[in-house]
Amino acid sequence: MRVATYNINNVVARLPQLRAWLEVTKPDVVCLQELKCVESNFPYEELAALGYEALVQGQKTWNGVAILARGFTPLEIRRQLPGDAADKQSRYLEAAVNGIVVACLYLPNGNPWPGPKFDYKMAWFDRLHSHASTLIRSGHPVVLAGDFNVVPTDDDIYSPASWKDNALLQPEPRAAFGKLMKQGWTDALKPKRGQATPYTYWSYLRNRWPRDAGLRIDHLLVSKALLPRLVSAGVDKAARGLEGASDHAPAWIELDHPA
DNA sequence: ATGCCCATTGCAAATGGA
Repeated sequence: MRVATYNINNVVARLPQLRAWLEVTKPDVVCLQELKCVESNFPYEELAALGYEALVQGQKTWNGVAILARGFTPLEIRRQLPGDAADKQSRYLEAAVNGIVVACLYLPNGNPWPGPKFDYKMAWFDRLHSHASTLIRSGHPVVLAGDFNVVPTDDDIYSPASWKDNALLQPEPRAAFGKLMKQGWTDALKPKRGQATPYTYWSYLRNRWPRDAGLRIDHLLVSKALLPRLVSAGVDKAARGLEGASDHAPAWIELDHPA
């Protein structure tokens, strides 16, 4: 079973690229971020034609997340990250799919740093930490998948110096990511010793895709209960090279059947 | 210090994301 995460950066404008990727790689579960559309504009029918059922938490113009499943119906668990009823941004969606808890998240970018948007990012991170703790302690097989908007270490970016004042590299979000990892999650895409970093995002600016000037900010965090089933992980770089592509590439994990 | 890209808004060039 393949679980993927893809910041599609406007699901309506980029439906052709999404469709092309789904047809080639055929993931079983897909977490989408940055839909940038309300639920009534979501392309349910076009994705159903490819065999996918969708659970959608939309929002006009910004944010928006969805969970797609092929051959399974995603069973809704929650549509908001707990901890702040006043937060109306669509950045979290959680569902059970084929016995796995799938959490699709779009952590706030936090730029410009410092400022109120950065403060919102850190507050959101706190809420994620609390809820993720509940999830991992439940003992259920869980994957936290999405755009975390955090470059975990200097090895996860082509040039840390070029982004030193960016919210994605600040010590605070890096520490928050590290604190989250200490709950016992496994960063499935973290490169092993000597392996190249699998970037997942290349800004549209400054010719960064052709130069492979990338960042690793989309993550799949696997719970202890799910870890024995983790077979492999990777990034579908080809999707980033398509005409009119999102600035992110899809990342995925392959899971074995339960023992 | 700024623009570089991209889609949207609203129908031109400004806005704002990241």
